[in-house]
Amino acid sequence: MPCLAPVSVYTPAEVVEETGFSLDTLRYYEKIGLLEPVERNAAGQRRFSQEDVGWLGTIRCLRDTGMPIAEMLRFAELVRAGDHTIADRIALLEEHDRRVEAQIGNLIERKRYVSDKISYYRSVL
Amino acid sequence: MPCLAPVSVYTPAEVVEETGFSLDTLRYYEKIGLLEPVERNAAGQRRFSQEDVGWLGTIRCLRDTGMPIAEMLRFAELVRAGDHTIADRIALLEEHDRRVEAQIGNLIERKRYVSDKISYYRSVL
DNA sequence: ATGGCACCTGGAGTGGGCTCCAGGTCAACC
DNA sequence: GGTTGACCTGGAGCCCACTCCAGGTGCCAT
Repeated sequence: MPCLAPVSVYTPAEVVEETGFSLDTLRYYEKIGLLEPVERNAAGQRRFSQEDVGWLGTIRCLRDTGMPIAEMLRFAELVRAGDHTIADRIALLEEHDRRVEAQIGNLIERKRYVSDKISYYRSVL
Repeated sequence: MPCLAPVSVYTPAEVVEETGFSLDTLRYYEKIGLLEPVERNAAGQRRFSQEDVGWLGTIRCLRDTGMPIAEMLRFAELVRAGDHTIADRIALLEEHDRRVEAQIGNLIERKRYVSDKISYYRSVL
């Protein structure tokens, strides 16, 4: 009976490369519980699973859209708590989604002001 | 000979109202030189000019589009230095404009991910 | 004249999110 | 067997942008 295909595993350096988070940030995320305790090799060094890397992708996305860490923690807890929290997760993400929407709108509006200012300055030159 | 129409002047509370900055923030901005020293009445209380309020509008816009204070300070210095800095101001604002553009693009892309996640969760329910 | 309120100052404190450091372990290559 | 180099830990430090505080002044209404 063939054993299972080896689960792909990432060294810290690889995860830094893939996710764009610094090694210190990865350790920090683990420390605060945003990342579940990461597997270790015999020497105690981290070996991230595919799942870890996927979750970090989600984190990256939520971070980049401005979700505070406290809220990502809440989301992480919901994910860990199992399937019965899916409605809550939807609610959380929907609210975030609305905020992102508003943020985009705001940014577009403000950007127009900046562009107008540039045009004005150009007309003065 | 009629005197000039009274220049409109704003109390701190009015400026807080108009700009959405807190009083502490206004004082802080003055302290660090983002705002030029504000006029005072006999009792030493601030009386903001129309110009101050206008400038605060610009600050608001740059802040809300994510410009760091250090860069706003640079912009403020250019404005104060006079008309020969207009090309520099354009350069500064153009770079900021590009960053805002990128930020909007990024946000839109990330938002799609969030929306997809929501849809996925909904399909699971 | 007394209370309340809006404001003043200098300086300390806060919160978020990392980032850096000293001192140490292991594995691998020369 | 010695030196890199990637990684480890706990804890301190940093940066940004405010925000709060104590103690005080001046004006206005009751």
